[in-house]
Amino acid sequence: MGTTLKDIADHLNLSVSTVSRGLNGKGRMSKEVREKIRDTAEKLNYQPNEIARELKMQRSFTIGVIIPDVSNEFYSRLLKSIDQELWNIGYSIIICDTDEKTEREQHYFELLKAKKVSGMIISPVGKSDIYDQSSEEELKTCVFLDNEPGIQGGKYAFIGIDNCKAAKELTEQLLDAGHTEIAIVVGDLTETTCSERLAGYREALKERAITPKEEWVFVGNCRFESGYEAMKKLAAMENRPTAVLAHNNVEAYGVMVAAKECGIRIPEEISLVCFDDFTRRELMEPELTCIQQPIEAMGKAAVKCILRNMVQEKEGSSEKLYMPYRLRLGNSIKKR
Amino acid sequence: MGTTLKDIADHLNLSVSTVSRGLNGKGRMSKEVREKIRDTAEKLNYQPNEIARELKMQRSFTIGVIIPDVSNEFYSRLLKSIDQELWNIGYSIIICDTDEKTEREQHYFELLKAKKVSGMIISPVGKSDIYDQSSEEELKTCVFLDNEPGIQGGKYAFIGIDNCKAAKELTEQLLDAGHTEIAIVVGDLTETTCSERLAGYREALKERAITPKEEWVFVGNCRFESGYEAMKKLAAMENRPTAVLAHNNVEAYGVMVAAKECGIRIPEEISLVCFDDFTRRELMEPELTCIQQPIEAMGKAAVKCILRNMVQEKEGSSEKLYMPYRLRLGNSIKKR
DNA sequence: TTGTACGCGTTATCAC
DNA sequence: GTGATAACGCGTACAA
Repeated sequence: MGTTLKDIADHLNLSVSTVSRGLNGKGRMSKEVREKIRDTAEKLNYQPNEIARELKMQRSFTIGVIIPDVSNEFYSRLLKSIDQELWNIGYSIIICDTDEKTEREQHYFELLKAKKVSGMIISPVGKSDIYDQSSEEELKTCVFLDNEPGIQGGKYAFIGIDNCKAAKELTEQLLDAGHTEIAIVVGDLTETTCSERLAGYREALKERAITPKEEWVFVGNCRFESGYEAMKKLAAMENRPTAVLAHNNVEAYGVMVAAKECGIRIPEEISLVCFDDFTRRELMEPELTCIQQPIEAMGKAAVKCILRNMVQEKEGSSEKLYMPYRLRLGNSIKKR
Repeated sequence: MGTTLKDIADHLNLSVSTVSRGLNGKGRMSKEVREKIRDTAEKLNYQPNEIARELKMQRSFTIGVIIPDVSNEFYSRLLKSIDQELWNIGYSIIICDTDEKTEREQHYFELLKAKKVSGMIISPVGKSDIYDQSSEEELKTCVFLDNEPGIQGGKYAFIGIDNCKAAKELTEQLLDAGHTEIAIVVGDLTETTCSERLAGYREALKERAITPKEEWVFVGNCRFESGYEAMKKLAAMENRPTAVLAHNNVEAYGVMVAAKECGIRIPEEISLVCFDDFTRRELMEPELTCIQQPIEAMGKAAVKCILRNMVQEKEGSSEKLYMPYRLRLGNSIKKR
């Protein structure tokens, strides 16, 4: 394999410990010897074995990130901001893409624990019992993002937005424009993001004394197909709603593609709003009205939270942080 | 910290090695004892220390991925496909985002070596001498993706497309539509993707006896700003070209935004083509004509290549794999 | 079938 | 200043 401390030591007739100290700049020693150690280390192309160091030091300078789908811009931007923040303090990232599968999430959670990561940032895929038997000790350096995990007692850190309120505002945009027949496309309701957004939608309608038709509530997953299929079904209905609220940008995309295929124009024939801003939104036709989450700030806050809880000896702050979001107006709502 | 083998051993009055074998299913031993070991491991919530195991076994079941920008869809989709492939064989990923900086690339390369990853998939940011003093041994389990590294001798594995040929075809689309005044926006020419795409552009023009104006060749970086600024400059010119070729989707996006701000319509007033397909392309106005790289296949091929070279005792196959791409037609070219 | 002994590469605590 | 020595947690050849 590679060069080890022992190789250098043998080369110079020194002990391993001296070489170690020489390289790490610890203890006192003559400039000469230190130079000589550094030189031969260089010459022999020595690479410190990080694994041995981690074992000895009992920490890994690594953060695990568990997300449902890196190819979704929301998560890739989250990952980017986490990475930028961690780069500054010399930590690296093990990335785990669950592909929206609970089994994979569980597997990764165990794996990361086994790898002794310093902390985890987790965007759970649904309410599972994965984290339920975890000790407070283990949960201390975990932050949950976007979607809340199913944990009894609620002793965990969380960062996200007030989905219910946001969904309500989004719905009100449609109501204010004169829409009363509004469909909604959400993902699995075991996810708090989904159930809360649905709740916000219901609340907004209720306040205006509108009872939503249940066949206009489409519960699927958070993927393209959900939006696509929902719109296909809507297109086939006799009395179609005049607007749709999509749970995220991917589902909105599905709605748009299906609408295009069916020759239904947005917003002329059906209005569309959604969660999550995305790149090139302003170049799309139409430009979608959406809820923009503070992705970069969420990533940075997650890192900060973990670092805080890492150094803190006692129990971690199991705070829930609901960040401010923005309503971005486009031209995807037709006035009625 | 956590429970160790020793804790279980003490609990059962067994030796550490017996417990180890019991848990790993090695050697012969009575069902009873094995059961008992498993049970107490469960009871004590034992998590094997992966770091110790890695040190002992001298391998990490981890692949390092170094890319310039995860938030760019091209790379996040690449990452996703790599992840899917590695999941199947139980490997995990350390993700390193260089943010298009050579220093960071170098740092990560050293770090991953120190972490004794089983292999690396690297998309270099430019021609640097980072990899030049690496041994063949080290390079054996590395695959370079998209952009070629600056390595003397060329003994390394590479996966990408024939950028020169692709750029030529893309340019020819414009030429065939009657355009003769064509600008190009590329990134740093030390990157082979950039220099090759520029070469392809030049070649296509030369074949039709057209000499491109040098002020129409914009060399920047691969970011949004490059495209944006280039288009702003073009807008200010008296005799503006009738078409633009953008090096990638991000720069094309910059061009579009700038054009929109300047009230220049695409494709009516200026045509636009680019490299890299992206999500929602068909919903954009206009739909861009572009070169679509086989991203998923590239990711899978990279993993396959590393695995092959890992098991191979002798020197790795330093093959260069140029994969097929597709020209996707949109409506961003105006016939003249 | 089980235990002993050793080593993986590193750092830290002692002596000297 | 430097060098033994002992860990960190695990796997395995060898002995019992």
